[in-house]
Amino acid sequence: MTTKEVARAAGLSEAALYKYFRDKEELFLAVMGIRLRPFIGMVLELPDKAGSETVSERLRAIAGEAIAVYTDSGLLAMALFAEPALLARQRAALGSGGPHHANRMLSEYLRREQSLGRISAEASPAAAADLLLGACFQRAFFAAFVGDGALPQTEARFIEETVDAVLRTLV
Amino acid sequence: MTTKEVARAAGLSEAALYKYFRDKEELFLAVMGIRLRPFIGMVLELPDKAGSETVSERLRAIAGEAIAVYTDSGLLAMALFAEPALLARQRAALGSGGPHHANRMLSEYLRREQSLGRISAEASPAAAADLLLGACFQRAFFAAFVGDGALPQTEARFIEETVDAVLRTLV
Amino acid sequence: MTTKEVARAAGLSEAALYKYFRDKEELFLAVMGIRLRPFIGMVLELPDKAGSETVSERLRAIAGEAIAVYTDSGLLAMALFAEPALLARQRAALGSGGPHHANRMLSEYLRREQSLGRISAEASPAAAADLLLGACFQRAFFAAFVGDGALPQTEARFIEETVDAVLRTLV
Amino acid sequence: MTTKEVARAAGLSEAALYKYFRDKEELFLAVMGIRLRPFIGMVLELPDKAGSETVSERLRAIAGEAIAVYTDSGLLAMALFAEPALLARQRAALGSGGPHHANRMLSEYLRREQSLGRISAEASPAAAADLLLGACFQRAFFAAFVGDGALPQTEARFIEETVDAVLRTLV
DNA sequence: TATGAATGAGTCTTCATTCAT
DNA sequence: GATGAATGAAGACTCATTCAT
Repeated sequence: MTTKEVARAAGLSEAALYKYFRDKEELFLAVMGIRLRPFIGMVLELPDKAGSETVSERLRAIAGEAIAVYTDSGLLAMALFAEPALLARQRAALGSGGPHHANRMLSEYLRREQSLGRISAEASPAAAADLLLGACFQRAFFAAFVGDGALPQTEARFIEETVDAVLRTLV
Repeated sequence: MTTKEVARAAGLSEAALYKYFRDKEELFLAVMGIRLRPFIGMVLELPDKAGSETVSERLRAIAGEAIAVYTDSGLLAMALFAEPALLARQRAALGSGGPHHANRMLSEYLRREQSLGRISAEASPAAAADLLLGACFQRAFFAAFVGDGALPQTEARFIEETVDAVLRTLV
Repeated sequence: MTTKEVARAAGLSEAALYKYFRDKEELFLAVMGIRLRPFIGMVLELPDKAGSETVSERLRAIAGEAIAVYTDSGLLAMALFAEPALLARQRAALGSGGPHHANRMLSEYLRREQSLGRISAEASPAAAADLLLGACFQRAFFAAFVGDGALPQTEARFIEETVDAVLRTLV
Repeated sequence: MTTKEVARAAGLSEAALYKYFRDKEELFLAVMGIRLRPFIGMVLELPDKAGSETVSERLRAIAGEAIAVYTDSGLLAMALFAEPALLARQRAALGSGGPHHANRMLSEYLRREQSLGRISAEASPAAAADLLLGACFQRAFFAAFVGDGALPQTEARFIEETVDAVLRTLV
């Protein structure tokens, strides 16, 4: 992502970009913020949703959103690895709220469902959350890396099978 | 990764790099190849290991190696997203053998264990493979992104809990 | 000719050059075009000038312009021999219109003068054209190579004597 | 011409080149010297040949050699224009003996033929020499620039017609 | 507000040259 | 006598950024 490309995509001159953002980093973070906000909102509300809908429906919804956001922004975030200064500053700014926070929220949701007796008392909420979101994260990476079509399953089928497997963990 | 950094790290001049590698791309691929080869070897032999050792031990070993290789090379691969020309050429060169191949091999291993009756006939080998490797992949990303220490569990504990959860999928 | 030199001569940074020209080749060709255009124009109109002025005056004028343009651009063109890729592309792009085209036009002019009976029917227009322009071309080369002052004659005297000799060919 | 190319062509390592030549400049000049020596020899003997053979035969022979040497070494010399430091040093080293010396020798040969009454007393030996060698020089340049095949005449025919025209100057 | 024109710092890459072996 | 390994300097080109208008 170069400033020239961003400017062309925005229909602005490069100079105009600098009226809206101090530098490329600020612009980058703004874009990330916009793309992430809906998902973050959804994830933050997640624990309070325990008890409503079925767990299966809930996980399916989360998986879909996760793949979407990981595809959009996860890949942008990966590009951070090419600019270590930015990465370091991000790490610092994140504080406790890194991308693994989503896993924590999903884990907490599952813990509450456990309290409600809707899933097995022996299940591990944290592990289930890591498995589900991890699988979605990797799927987004694969799709970007080799192309959506090169993957063995459609996204819908992937979600269905993956959530079903996670549910087996929870019974 | 700039050629200057690579040169300094190698204790060479930039010019010397070009005696060993035609260009930066060749160097990059050579590094990737070296780092990936052991893991690729392990993964290719995996299906034939069905029946030996316990499934639990096998999965634990795979998880450990996967986290290691995803940490090393997965992150290098992510940097590819900052150089789209390289990414495109890699995608083309990969053919069927992309990074998702590991998931296929693990899935095949589990299918054979299923044939041997060592795991439930109702389990989904493909889903279990995606869950385990996905969780490892994401853990490697998190560790690189926020730092190893910021994660709630040690790697050993993560492997144990994650493999245990996957095994619940398989019984 | 390095981009740094061009930039300094133009009173610009190297980067600024690339706002005006895609690459060094485009810049090079633009310069050549500007320098050559007046001479090309003069040469293309030459055949239609048959019958007007004396042949001697006409040849003197052409010789003067030829030395000037060969000095300016011929030497630039010679520098092409140090960059074979550029040379090859130029060769291809030139099609029929290479630098020998000027010789053809001068030859055609003389042929028409021949039709008008102003020069001998036995003269060879093509040979006369090659002799005159060849002598001018080589003189430009010598002047650039050893310095103007090292040559035995002034340019004016060179033109006079050379044209006179060519005219002896034509009577 | 890079040192790597020279080394490969010579079947040597680049380092070995430096056992034989102090630097690239010395090598370049050695090559030029070897290629030019036979032509220089021929040209130096030229004045003493006045009276033997016909003038026509003599000029034809000179023209052939000139085209050959201009093709070989003239083009090498042109590449000098891309390396001004070398060019300047050459200019200085040349003293009186630059490439225009050949024209002087041919002129002197024609002057002697004039003394012998074998060509017209009114002819200009200097101009005739410049015309003939100039035409050969330019032909060599054209051949190198646009390719031998793109020129209207074969070399043999070019020599014949050009020498004939020069002879018309001399009667 | 928006931009055209400009640039310093840096990128990958190649070159002529050196020297220990 | 020959070379493999190495490099400082330079080359073309790109990037994020500034500023007068």
